[in-house]
Amino acid sequence: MALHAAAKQTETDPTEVVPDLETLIGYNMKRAYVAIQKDFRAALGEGGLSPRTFSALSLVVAHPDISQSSLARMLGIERSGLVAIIDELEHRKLLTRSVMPGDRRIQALMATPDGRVVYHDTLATVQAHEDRLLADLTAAEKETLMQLLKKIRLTDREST
Amino acid sequence: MALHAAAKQTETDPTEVVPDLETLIGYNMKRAYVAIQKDFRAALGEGGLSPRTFSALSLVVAHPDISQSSLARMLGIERSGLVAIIDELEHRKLLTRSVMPGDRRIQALMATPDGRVVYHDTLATVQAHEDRLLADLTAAEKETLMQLLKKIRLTDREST
DNA sequence: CGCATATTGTTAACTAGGTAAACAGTTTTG
DNA sequence: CAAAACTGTTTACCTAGTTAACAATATGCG
Repeated sequence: MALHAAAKQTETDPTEVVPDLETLIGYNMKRAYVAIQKDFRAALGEGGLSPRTFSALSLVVAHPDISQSSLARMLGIERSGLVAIIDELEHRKLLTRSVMPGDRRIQALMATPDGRVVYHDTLATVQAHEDRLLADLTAAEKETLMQLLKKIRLTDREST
Repeated sequence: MALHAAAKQTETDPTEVVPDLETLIGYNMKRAYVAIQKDFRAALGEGGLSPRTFSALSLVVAHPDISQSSLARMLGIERSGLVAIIDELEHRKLLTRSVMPGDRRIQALMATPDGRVVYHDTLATVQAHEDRLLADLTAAEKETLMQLLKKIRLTDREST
């Protein structure tokens, strides 16, 4: 625990010897996350999908006939919170709910052809904006960042 | 309709032919950010400071006699949103508001001795938990991650 | 000086994105 | 069959912000 070293007198000394926020991964992660999310919304404009709605659509495209409960688990949110998201996607005619034959509790989710098109277009748009936002990073740096982020995500033992 | 076969393919195929969420920095950033934030709250327990309250306290410790407006700008939030945060810190007796001589509009913020102690203790606690959460990363990887995150943050041209 | 304009802290109303609890319909299990 | 569990849903609530308005105060300028 050499980390908690110099706690110097900060009363009138503005020279910032104090260990501060900037040394925390969490703080820098939040700043970066906010910047990227802002970019995402700017990329999709006024009537565009929100990040969470896009994530949901993406998973429905990748997993046809998925149930809302499974989808909620994948997204890491409660299934009650997913209802509004699916309502929105259904209203935009990007997916359909249909009763699962064999288990009438389940509403199987399926992306419409429109939904698949919107998904691919949106993904391309977001990727283009991310590339612009991250223009200061080399391809190798982006790859490194991606792998480090995935490593952190894996250490989150709660999210099934 | 003709895509039935293709749809069925992705159903059980984990090889991910479809470009997906995982290729987006933003998605992986969010997952990592959520994991770290959860860890932060767990580290500080039930009655602990929230991330934003800790950030505010940190900046007040580093910048004695700062005004609420300047602090809000540093935090990247509206000054109206800062009022509740400062209220909480004042109630916990971790800082004081005092009228700035020379400009009676300004409430100069100053951390109390208690506030400085709580700040340093909290920082140490959070750092320890981050170290545990990020145990899979080497020191070099953590340093790299930090620098890449700061690079992204810098590209956020709006926050002034 | 006087007056328009700007700034500060604050409140109020609103939004986004969730959680937790309860519920009816529908399996599943003992 | 009865009890337990699961699914989608509604309802009430929470957190962390935003925007708009406001009074008090400060500043620029003719």
